[in-house]
Amino acid sequence: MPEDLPHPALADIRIDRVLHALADPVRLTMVRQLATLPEGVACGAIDLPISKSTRTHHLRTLREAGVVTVRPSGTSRITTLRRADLNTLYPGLLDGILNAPH
Amino acid sequence: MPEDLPHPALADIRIDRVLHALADPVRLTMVRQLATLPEGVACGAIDLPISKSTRTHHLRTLREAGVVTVRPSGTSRITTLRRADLNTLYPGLLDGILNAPH
DNA sequence: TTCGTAGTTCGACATAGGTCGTACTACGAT
DNA sequence: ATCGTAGTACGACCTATGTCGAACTACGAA
Repeated sequence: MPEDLPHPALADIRIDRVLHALADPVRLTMVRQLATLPEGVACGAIDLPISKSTRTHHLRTLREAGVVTVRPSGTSRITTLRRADLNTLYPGLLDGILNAPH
Repeated sequence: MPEDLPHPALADIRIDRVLHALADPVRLTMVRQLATLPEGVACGAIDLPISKSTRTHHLRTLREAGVVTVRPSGTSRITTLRRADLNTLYPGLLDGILNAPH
């Protein structure tokens, strides 16, 4: 869609925010799905029983925390996990979470 | 103090709860301090500008999530990080958080 | 250009939860 | 037995935030 949305730079990512972003069950589910889709997905393609506006809300939280990247693509926005960045900042954290029993 | 407080068993610890417990700045600070004190500390000895009842509240949240153990000792209660348990369930997670810049 | 689709934004609502003070309980020391 | 200390329990308060629907915007297709 229109302009690119703001993302925090690596150095501006704060653990408080990341943990807060991951602490919500809906967002955690989103992150798990994203982890299986290295190419990213459109918001609407994420499988969750929530409204469009709630999706936007959660994706914004993830993006502003530095957990995901969102890039425009046609009429969609493709969301991707910032795997490499998170692994750089907090080695072990992401895998620790993704490997957790759910 | 009186009876032992309830702690979740290893198998009952849920990542949702753990992340939620760690997502609060006050609790994250507590956890960081606990990480430097393998023998544990009394609640009151934790260095934070919050009231007694707020301490109790946060320690309860951490305990119920499975992040810490609380055991009576005289008139105090000694709180300890459940390092081993967390490392077993979510290898890498705790270290990823503790090593994060703060 | 007209329409449909994908997402965002806004405002409203409800609930969760962080904070505190006060009252209470349990234990140890005197 | 009495007192002080450590911590819990309760209730009140207030903010944060998850949720939605409706209106709006941007892009592509026909």
